[in-house]
Amino acid sequence: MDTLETRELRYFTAVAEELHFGRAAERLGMAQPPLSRAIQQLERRLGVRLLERNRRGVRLTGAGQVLLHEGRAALDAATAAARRTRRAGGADGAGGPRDRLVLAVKAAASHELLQKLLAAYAAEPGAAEVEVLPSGMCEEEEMLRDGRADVALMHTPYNSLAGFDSEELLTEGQIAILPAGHPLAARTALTTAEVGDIPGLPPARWPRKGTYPPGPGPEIHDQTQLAQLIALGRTMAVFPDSARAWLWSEHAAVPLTDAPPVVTHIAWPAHSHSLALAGLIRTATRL
Amino acid sequence: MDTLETRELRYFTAVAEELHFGRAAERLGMAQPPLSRAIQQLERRLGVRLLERNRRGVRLTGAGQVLLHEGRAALDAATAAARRTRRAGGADGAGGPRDRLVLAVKAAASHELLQKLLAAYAAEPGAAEVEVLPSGMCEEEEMLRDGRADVALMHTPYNSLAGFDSEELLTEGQIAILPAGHPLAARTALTTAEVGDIPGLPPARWPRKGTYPPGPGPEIHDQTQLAQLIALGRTMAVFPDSARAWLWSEHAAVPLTDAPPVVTHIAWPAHSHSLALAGLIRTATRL
DNA sequence: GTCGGTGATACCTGCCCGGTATGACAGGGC
DNA sequence: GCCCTGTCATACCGGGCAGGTATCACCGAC
Repeated sequence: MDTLETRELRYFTAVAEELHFGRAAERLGMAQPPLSRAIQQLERRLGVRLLERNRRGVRLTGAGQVLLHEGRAALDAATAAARRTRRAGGADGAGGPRDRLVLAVKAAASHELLQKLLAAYAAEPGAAEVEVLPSGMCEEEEMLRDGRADVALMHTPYNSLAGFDSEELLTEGQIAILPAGHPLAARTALTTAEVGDIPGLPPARWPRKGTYPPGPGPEIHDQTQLAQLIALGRTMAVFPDSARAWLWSEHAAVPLTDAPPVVTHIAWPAHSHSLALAGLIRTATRL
Repeated sequence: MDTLETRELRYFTAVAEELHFGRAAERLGMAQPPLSRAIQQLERRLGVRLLERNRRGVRLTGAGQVLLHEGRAALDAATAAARRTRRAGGADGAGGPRDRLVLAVKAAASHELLQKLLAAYAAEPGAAEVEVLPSGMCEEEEMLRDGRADVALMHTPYNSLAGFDSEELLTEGQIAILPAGHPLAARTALTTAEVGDIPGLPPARWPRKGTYPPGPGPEIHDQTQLAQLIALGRTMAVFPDSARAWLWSEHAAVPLTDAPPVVTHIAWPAHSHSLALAGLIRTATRL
């Protein structure tokens, strides 16, 4: 009566994202008519109009926008439940509920911190096995929400900590990474305004949620590619100070005086309370 | 394949909570055999043993404990999606997604603050309609999670803010509320140790999640009942300072010197971003 | 031993989910 | 004006699966 079926949420989010019954049905691997009917039934069940069917395509109503957001959260929670339960499969009730942890971390970030953390935690008595899951540029939050990860290293202001518990680990400044030969590479300091629009050296762009922000710079897929393009003098990028660890000799790092500091946090879903996770967090805050 | 159906979650949580297939089936309004089969299918689908069936009852495995927690969260999210969508029913996409807010607040707490907040917000241009939902002693968190409320007034350390966004509104000390005639009522200050075990005046107990903590004091259902029992000299209670607003003449309030301060927050689900909610929060922080 | 209470199995039925075929309707091109 | 295209809705049908009833297998209590 008052709880939605996962199937209904899957169907609705597909239609709401595609704004097109045919494409949504294809994405769901089914035919269009039953999908139309399912959405109608959902609207009748909720007593609310979710979609505005105009002659050309579909538009979300206010209620539809709400359901899209809330439904995504609910679907994430449901898949998280499945993933975390599967992962807990081996462990029987003896100790804590879970004895294996998946830690999501940006491939290019916090390498030293991560090494120290893993080493220190592994030395703890009764430490769980930690699987390090390299994540894309900013998908740690999604990974925690949908259960692909149990805990993550996040970096404000790039990541948002909303909805998670977290502990602060490290604060660092930011640097501009430039080709070593570039005139600005000789400077001892720069401002964000100065590096934001260097003629002939557009800042690199990387995807957020699958789409690239607009701009002239090249589209980056991974950190090696970025390093190469900077070395070739084709682009530049702004990173936390710890990125110096992976710079090449063809790179130059110049501190940005007015960039906001980057704070590394360890973050986890607010409702989780496994012993293994608590141990990892304790270790992290003691570093 | 990797996302659980709400039906499966409903069934499993029922069994996991009852630890008894028959009672769980009755609670679900169905017969026991299909429930048994559904759980078996769920276990097969996840490839994980969830329940340890002994002769004489059922026990949760580690994976089962994980699924109980994660599943409750997922079910809450699903019912929240339904509730909030229904509530957004009237409003069409024009302005913000929602133009009606449900505010959960303990019946006995923060009365002045609440009045000021409602008055100030109602004076705002374009203010949404705010429905005040009186909540039980500590169920604000659950109400936010399952969508009965959109925003809540919470009081640390009684409430936990884990998983929500929040803003601090007010900090206050705590007082012991005693019968006016009691010897200790004449004191100008007390400690938690002193009031914790007054002979003949056991502290009142109220339910957390439906069950009462153990102890000698009377079980309280609402605030009026508590006031009455204190006035009759049968019990005492500890409350934030603002509780003075509803004291009777038969009551005495004595400050507790070493009790942790109570901080009132306005809190909301981290992922929500309606215009109406943002306005209410802005108003609250400006009080 | 028998009996009571547990969860599992066997079998059947009806619903509902999904597929195919088709309709209604609005634009766009010529 | 016409038809053609693309869209979502409707009509109808078949099969899978959820759920009910009856029963079994097992164990503990007395």
